[in-house]
Amino acid sequence: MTAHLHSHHRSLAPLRDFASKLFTAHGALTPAEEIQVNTSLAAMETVTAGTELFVEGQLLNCPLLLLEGWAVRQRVLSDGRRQIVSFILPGDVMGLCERTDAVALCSTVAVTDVTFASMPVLADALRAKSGALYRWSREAIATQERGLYDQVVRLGRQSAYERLVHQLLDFYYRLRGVDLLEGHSFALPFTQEVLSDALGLSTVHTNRTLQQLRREHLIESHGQIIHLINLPRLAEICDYQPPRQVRKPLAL
Amino acid sequence: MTAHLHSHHRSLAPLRDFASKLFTAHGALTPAEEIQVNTSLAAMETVTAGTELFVEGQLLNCPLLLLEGWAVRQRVLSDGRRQIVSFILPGDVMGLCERTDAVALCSTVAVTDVTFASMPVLADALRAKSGALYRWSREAIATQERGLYDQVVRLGRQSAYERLVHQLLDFYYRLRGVDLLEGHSFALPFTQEVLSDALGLSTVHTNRTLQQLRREHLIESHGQIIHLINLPRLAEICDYQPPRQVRKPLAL
DNA sequence: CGAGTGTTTGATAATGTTCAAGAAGCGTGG
DNA sequence: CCACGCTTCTTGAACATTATCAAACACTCG
Repeated sequence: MTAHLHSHHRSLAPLRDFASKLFTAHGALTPAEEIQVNTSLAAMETVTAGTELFVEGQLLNCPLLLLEGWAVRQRVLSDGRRQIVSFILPGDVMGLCERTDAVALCSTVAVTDVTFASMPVLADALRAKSGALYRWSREAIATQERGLYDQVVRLGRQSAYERLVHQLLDFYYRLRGVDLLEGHSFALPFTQEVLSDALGLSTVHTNRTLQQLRREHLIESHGQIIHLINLPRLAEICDYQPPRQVRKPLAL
Repeated sequence: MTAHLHSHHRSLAPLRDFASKLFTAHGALTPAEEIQVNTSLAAMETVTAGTELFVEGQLLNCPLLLLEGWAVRQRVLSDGRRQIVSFILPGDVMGLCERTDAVALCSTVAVTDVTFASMPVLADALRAKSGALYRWSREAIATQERGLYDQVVRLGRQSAYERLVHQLLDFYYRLRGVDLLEGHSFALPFTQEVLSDALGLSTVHTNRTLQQLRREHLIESHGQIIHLINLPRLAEICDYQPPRQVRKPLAL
């Protein structure tokens, strides 16, 4: 779990565009913000899968914007069992908290190679209490918190089958929100063990439940690509509430 | 689930003392704060078990301080299954959030008759970013968030036995923190169904797991009173980390 | 091709649920 | 004080779900 830093990036320009589009849905940035965002993006970094981005207990002094790849927030029990608390997808921010001097409540680990940018301007915006970046940060945090509640309900009161479907729909709508779907498909860029540790299941059972969904023609999968075939039926199965749409750019 | 309001209170003075002691652990209040707290406490209300204090989706515009009784934060699935997300104990605050215009992410329901006071000064303090009340509010929110992560780990990766023990220890240390223990004992003032809905178990299994703990002489119970007999052993069973002590009054 | 990792399969066991019924506790009204 | 009705707790038996173990298979990469 050591950090491998690469100073080169695969594809700078697309990721810059990706990041810019994220924020502008909440309105225009100020020129100063624009500069800070661009400076931050210019310093983006890529690390390999397994890198620990935040250690549980560490001070959260600088938020990171995930640009590419997936990460998880997790806790590990003393006997080695792992529970993944939430997934971090491209466009999500890590280590952003309203409280100053807040401390990470679980560790954050890259499950693929990930590219991210350190974005102090998001922490500033959160404290400024106004502007597009503020609204974006606010919503990002609220969404993460809502995700935690969803996770509690999944784990506490849903069957393996329901949990899996709910988690897949969560991925689907989050990726759609940042325009990373390909049709109704997306990649799960990690092993079934990761998924199992998020759903509180054994890998064997996760595997069998996935097979059941395939047999029932509710999903298709080719390698890591998942295709959700019958969204209304899937949502019904697990009592999933699709998130309301992100508001279009507001006039300032 | 209708709200029954009583304008009379059982025991005003002890509850005022209880509330005052809560805050002073974080330093002296300003005279203005003191007045606001006292005004709020003078207007405390009591409602019966079953009253919904916050509805999921409602605007969180005024925090409530729970003075007596227990409440839960819960979500209900469309088929009626309920998951309790967290417990609210005396001394906890409800509906306090750093974000302005935040919305309740689950509903809050009294599981006993509860007495609470509406405390706008806590929301003010949180925005003021300094002072004893600010530090108290900050910590209250951080503690609640930590509790959510604990809940995810319990539900996702612990057995029924471990979950139950972990939850009991959580109650123990939280009640100890507000000086509501009687020796090593405390009351669980609700049915086993409530406990089951928090732990993600059937009531039958919760019942049997409690019996097992009694047989193993790890707990004793008389009615709703629970006595934890072997704290170190209990903590070991469920990998429980006792919270660090609340800091003693700070010099300003 | 061979090693390593991840996925799939089968058999078996453990864990937890459901259903149904009886016992115990508790408040209410006679 | 007792009888009644209600809720909660407890018990047993059958069942369902999920975990564990072990092995086979598949895929990727050097």
